[in-house]
Amino acid sequence: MAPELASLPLIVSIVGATGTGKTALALGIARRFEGSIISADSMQVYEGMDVGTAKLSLPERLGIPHALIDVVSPNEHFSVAQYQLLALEAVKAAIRLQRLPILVGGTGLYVRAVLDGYEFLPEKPDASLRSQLRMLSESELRARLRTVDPVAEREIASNDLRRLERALEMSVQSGVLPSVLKRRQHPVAWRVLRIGLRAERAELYKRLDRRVDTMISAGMEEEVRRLLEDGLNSDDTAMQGIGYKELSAWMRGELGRDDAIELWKKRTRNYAKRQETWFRREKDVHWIDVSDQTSDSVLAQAAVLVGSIAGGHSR
RNA sequence: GCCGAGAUAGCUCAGUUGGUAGAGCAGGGGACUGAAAAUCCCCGUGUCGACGGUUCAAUUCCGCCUCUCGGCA
Repeated sequence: MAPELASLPLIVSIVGATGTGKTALALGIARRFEGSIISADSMQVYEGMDVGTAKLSLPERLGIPHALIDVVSPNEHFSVAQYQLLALEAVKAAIRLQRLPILVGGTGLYVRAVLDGYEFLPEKPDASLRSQLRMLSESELRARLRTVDPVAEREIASNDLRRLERALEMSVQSGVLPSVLKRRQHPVAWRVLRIGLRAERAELYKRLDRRVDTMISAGMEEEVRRLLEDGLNSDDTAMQGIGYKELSAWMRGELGRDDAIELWKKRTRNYAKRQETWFRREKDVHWIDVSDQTSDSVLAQAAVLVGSIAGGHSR
């Protein structure tokens, strides 16, 4: 390793599907290497959503700084761009305190926004523009986008109205073409150690089913009920959380309790599969298979990786 | 025990007027730059319940058997 590279601060990134033990591993590494945890989870940012997002309790977090957890209330809007801003600050703060930044979470886009230095436009999303665009048919949206940015238009799959709308919004708001902006990245000034946790599919699905049952006994129903009482609507982003939308549908009488739980489990599995697809593509990931392994042995393996390049951080 | 109805993909079922079959769901693969736990794209061979018969050809028609679900006893 070149000396100038070795002198860059290290950041550890832990990725993997939900339920593979990322959180526990991050905590273990943080304890061992004086780390700070920066969550990369699109649902843990919401206050009051604890059980269903498998947040660590405050006593469990004791002694380890945690960032990007409980940063907005559930009825607020949140986005990758806001996430990136806050996460970058948190990473810098950790480095300033000479703590090892550990970026951990299952939201692939958030991880990539930080580690790959995505560039976002200064303009904020425009709700009224979006609702205007929503009136248009797909072919109208495509025709409009094609005139300004044919490259972007071609890259969007059929029926993907959300991406068509967003690309048009960008082209209206800014002089930068969406297809050009998409390729702009700022190199980050850190060495990145990427650790990925995975489990055999059947094993993972079994774990996830069990985890849902655990969440129910841990008070998920009361949590959802409280959020609804506090005025959370089904169109709030937070209500897209898996488990939350199914249980609130049950509470609204739209489906039976057992069906809601089954659906919650099913969507958890589907989500885990999408995460695997995303992270599988990530480069330079040191994968650890957690099937048939205790969290201690996973931690031991990961600690070897971190220790081998962390240098001054290990004790 | 008798009378119906059924037995086809992991599940629910459609279909073939006889030329070896297709949907939804499940599942698998992929994409992903301001909603991302979101959103979107692609992927369907299975002894057509068993055994016999008719036929050039049976999952389809006939017989018999097994099982399931109704109803009657």
